[in-house]
Amino acid sequence: MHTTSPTSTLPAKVRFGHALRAAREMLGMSQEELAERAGLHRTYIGQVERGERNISVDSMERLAAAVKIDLWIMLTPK
Amino acid sequence: MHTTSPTSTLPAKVRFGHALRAAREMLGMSQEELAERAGLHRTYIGQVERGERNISVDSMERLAAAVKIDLWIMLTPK
DNA sequence: ATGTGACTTACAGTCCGTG
DNA sequence: TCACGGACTGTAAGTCACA
Repeated sequence: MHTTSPTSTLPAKVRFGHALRAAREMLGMSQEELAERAGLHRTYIGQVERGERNISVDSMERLAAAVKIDLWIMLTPK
Repeated sequence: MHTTSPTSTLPAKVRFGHALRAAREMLGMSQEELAERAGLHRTYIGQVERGERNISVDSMERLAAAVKIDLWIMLTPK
């Protein structure tokens, strides 16, 4: 059945959200910790991870830095 | 010695702006034309190309689509 | 054909809480 | 620890007049 791979890429904000959550969990960080590191609000992180927010480049960049992954990598479609 | 390679990457919005302008010019398009294609305002495109605006993911995605380049590629540091 | 400053309105981003 | 909501505040979106 070949699980998934719907080449029809998901919206960038969704891909970013997934990558962010994955990276954060890999680092064993809580949303609150990440929020603090990135200088953003706790609740906002959650919404971004769920792909619910139309985040700005600057914020993406700060979050990417906080999880130590280059932004462009976080947006690369799997 | 390994000179240069100013890994000290410019802000993402600046990289995006440069990539957008390069792509647009490569396609021989005017800002006005691109604006029409992307459904955005002419002056806004200019501001984005100059890295003056903290653009959102959604807008970046639309612009990337208008110049037919994947967003993540446009953000890849040279 | 583009740059720029100024402007209004829509929504990014905060902060309080609850389960 | 996180999802989710409502009410707020700040700033991006989107437009314009003019250089």
